[in-house]
Amino acid sequence: MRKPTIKDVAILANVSTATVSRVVNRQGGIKSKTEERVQKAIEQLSYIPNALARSMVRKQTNTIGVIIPDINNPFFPLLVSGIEQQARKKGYFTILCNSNESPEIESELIQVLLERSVDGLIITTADEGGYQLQPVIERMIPVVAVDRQIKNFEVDTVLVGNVDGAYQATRHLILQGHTKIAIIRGPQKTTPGYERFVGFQRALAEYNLELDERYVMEGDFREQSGYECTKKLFKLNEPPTAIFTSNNLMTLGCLKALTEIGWILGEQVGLIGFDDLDFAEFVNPPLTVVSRPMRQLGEAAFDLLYAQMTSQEDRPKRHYVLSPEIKIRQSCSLKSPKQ
Amino acid sequence: MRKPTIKDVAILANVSTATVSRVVNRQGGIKSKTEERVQKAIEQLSYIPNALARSMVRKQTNTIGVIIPDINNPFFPLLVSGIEQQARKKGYFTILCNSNESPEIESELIQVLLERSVDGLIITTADEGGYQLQPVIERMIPVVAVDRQIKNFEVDTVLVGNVDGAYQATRHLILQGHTKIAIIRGPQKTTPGYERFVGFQRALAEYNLELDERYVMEGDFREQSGYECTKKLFKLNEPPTAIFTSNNLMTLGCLKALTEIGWILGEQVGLIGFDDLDFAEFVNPPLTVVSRPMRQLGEAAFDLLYAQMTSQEDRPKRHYVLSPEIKIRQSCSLKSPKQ
DNA sequence: GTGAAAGCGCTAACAT
DNA sequence: ATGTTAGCGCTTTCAC
Repeated sequence: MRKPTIKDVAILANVSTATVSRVVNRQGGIKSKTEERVQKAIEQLSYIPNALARSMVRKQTNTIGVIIPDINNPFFPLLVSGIEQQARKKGYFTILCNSNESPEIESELIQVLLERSVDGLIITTADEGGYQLQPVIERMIPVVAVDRQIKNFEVDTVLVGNVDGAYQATRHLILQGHTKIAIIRGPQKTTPGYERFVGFQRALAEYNLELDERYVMEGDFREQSGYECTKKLFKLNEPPTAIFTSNNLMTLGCLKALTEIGWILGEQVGLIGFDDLDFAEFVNPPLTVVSRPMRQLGEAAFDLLYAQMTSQEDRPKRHYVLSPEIKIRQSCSLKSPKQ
Repeated sequence: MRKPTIKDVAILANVSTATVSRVVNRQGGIKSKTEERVQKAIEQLSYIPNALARSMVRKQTNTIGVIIPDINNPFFPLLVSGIEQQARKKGYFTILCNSNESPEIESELIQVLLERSVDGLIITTADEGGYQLQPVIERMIPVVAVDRQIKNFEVDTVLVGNVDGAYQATRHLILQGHTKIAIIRGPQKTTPGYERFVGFQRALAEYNLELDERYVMEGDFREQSGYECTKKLFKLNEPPTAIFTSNNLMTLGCLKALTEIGWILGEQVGLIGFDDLDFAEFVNPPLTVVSRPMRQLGEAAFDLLYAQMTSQEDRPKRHYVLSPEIKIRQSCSLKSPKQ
């Protein structure tokens, strides 16, 4: 019960293996009578070509590797869908790997993908330093960094504007009449944490609002920290009338805190979050958020990768920055706003 | 700038390729002096073994394929994490594929995975008939079906008890004092839709409650249907005091409807949903749900697969059914329940 | 302990 | 239009 090989097909169809190969790969130049015979043999044996063998001689696998840091964060699946769909169109197969935010696992995965000879790699790294990409770069395997930058190598990159998004969010709050605006920012040593804070400050500056230190809270991008920062904000003598949370988990934590302490969303306090939440519409009142086009991010990433994989010369590296979009729902304007 | 091969290493270390192979594969029986030389050559060239070539000879890839129907449904990533983690422990690499609930894509994916010679397949199928698995079965590639059964072939299967979960949910409602209990069930021709209804009926019967036809609504597992069914329930002359929704999306729809029509959760109506929601705790009052241990499901699936992959004989096929767990929060007891 | 060589299944010259 | 064959990079007997 050995798997049938091209040879078995050849013998059954009474042709050479080369002919079978030509039929399988639709290269044409085969008498239709012969082709028919071959096709029949293929069916009869339920022959499935061995991609490993093919890849060995062709020196390409038509496979790309995708490494994401957290498959349980709802953004990444969206990103992956975008990549996969685009890849499928061009006949590429996607191997998805999850590093779990662990640089060690990420390095291993890179090794394994390299061993498996992927034609290209799309990565949202767990370690922006990027030295783990050394072997990839060395072998001149096309890479594109998505959503997070690689610092020490020059690679194609596609990001969503953090500064821009935070700026828009904050401006929206300002335009709704808020002046006492708080931010729950992320760790300032991370790029997104830092950049989103920059956008926040920029908007305030532009509208001549002063940055009130009391209104600047720093979380760690996790739910619990959003929860705690919100409570602290509430305890202030003069609490803010609006909060900008720097990521989805902290928004969630903030929401929990609001509910718990009875700080009424949309009446006593406005809220805008960075990154959408699947239940944002369901919150009462529906939550306004900065939404990142993850799917398009994925599409763009693959397109970039594809360009690299198919061009011979060394293309100059590109950096794309997509614009986030603000989804205005109802959590920012207060029913009875303090002016 | 060709990729270095085992031959390059052999030449540089002044040994045969066989020796290099032995070193790479840690087979021992090499003089440590020699081994050192080889290791140095490997580093110097940054040699990475070619898994394709190895797999060709060994006739195994140490790779398993995983096909899930919807990467954007939060359950599946959890399932995948379970599989991956377990696989990693045993030295297997996971290729994750997303069929998008399309039987056609699923068939293609199976073909592609077969071409790539995966050692085993774990699948949550988009087509319970299962004929698409024919080629897999034929080649005696180990398969395990997870979360959804395969009808026309006998394969290892691991599921979560639908009847059991629905039964527990309903019983919980009954024990909270509810007698007028509605169900928003799924399509009765789908296994989960049907089984969850069975569990519902069983609980009623056991507590001598009659099934009131007016309280049986049928949705299609999508949000909108949960929304609509809830509204219908509300319009009844004698609305139920509790609702059991048969899946997460319909729970979400139900929740939206409740909010919209002002049917107050936890006061006027109790709710228990099948499947957890990431924001269930955040709902006011927090939502009680039937939760499926997706992660364990994944672990069990891989264990089963592993057993098949490593045993020589044809093992009898197994069916595991894991128990769901009911996460009691606060949406089922009414503050002022009508008795 | 180490090497020589066959061969995994396929493709792509090169022949015919 | 089709066949012959070298060789992709590796592992694994079988020798020595």
